[in-house]
Amino acid sequence: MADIHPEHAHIIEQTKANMPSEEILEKTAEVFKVFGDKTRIRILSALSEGEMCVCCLCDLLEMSQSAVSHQLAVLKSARLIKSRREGKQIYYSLDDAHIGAILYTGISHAEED
Amino acid sequence: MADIHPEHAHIIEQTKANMPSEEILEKTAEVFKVFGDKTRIRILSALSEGEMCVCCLCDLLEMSQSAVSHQLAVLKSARLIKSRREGKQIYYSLDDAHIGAILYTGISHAEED
DNA sequence: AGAACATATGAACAATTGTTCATATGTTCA
DNA sequence: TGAACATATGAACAATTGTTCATATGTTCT
Repeated sequence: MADIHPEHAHIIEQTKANMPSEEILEKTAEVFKVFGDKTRIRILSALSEGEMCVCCLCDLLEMSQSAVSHQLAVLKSARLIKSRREGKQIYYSLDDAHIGAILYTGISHAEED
Repeated sequence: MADIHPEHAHIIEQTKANMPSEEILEKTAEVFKVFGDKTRIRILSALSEGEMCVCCLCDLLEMSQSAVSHQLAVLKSARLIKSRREGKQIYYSLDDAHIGAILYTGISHAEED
C-alpha cells in the first residue's frame, strides 16, 4: 500500500464520506452474487413471465429437479422469489417488481453491443 | 426430471419463446457476477463519485495495491470501468452511466428492509 | 394406511474465485 | 541512463460454489 499523497487526502475523505456503509455495500454484493449465475438468471427470466411450478422449470431449463430446487432455495433465501403451494405443486414467482427491474437492467446491458 | 404434464406444455413453450436467448442470459449472468463481489462493489461505489487513481483506491479501501489492481483488471475486461493515464498515475472511472444505474439499483435494493 | 407424486435437502466432489507474494512493465526526473 | 515511483501480472493457495446422487418431507388419492 503506497503512501497517501497529501493532495489526495481530501478526495479520499470526501469519497469515503459519500459512500454507503460497509454493511450496505456487503449486502449489495451479496444480492448481485445471487444474480450472477446462469441457472438462476434463467429461472428469474422464466419467472418474470409469470409464476411457474418446479416441474415446469425443470422441463423448461432441461435440468434435474435437484439442481433446480437447490437454486430455488438460494433465490428464496435471498428473497428474490417467493413460493405458494397448490396441492402437490409449489409455484414460484418473483418476490416483487424490483427484482424484475434489476434483471431487466442487466439483460439490457448484456444486449448492448 | 419429471414427465411433462400435457396441460403445462403450452406454458412452457410460451415462456421459452419469450425468454432472451441463452447467449444473452449467459452474458447477463456474467455481468452480475462481476458486480457480485464486495471489493469490486466498493471500487464501483467509489468511482461513482468520480474518477480516481489506483493509489487513492488502495488508501480508501485499505487494501493492497495488488489486490486492487487485480480487481480493476476484472472490472475493466468486463467493460464496467475505463482508464486514462496521466503521468505515472492511471485514473479509473465508470465506463458509462449505465453502470452507475445498475449499481444504484442494487444498492437501493440492499437498503430496503 | 399405503402408494404415487412433487419438492427439499444433506454430503461429496470438481471447478471457479480472491488474495498474497514476487516480479515485471512503464513513466518521470535528476 | 539510472533511480524512484505507479501500476500490472503470473503463480499458488485457501475458500466458495454448483451439480449430482441418494434420501427425506409433505401432499393427494384410493
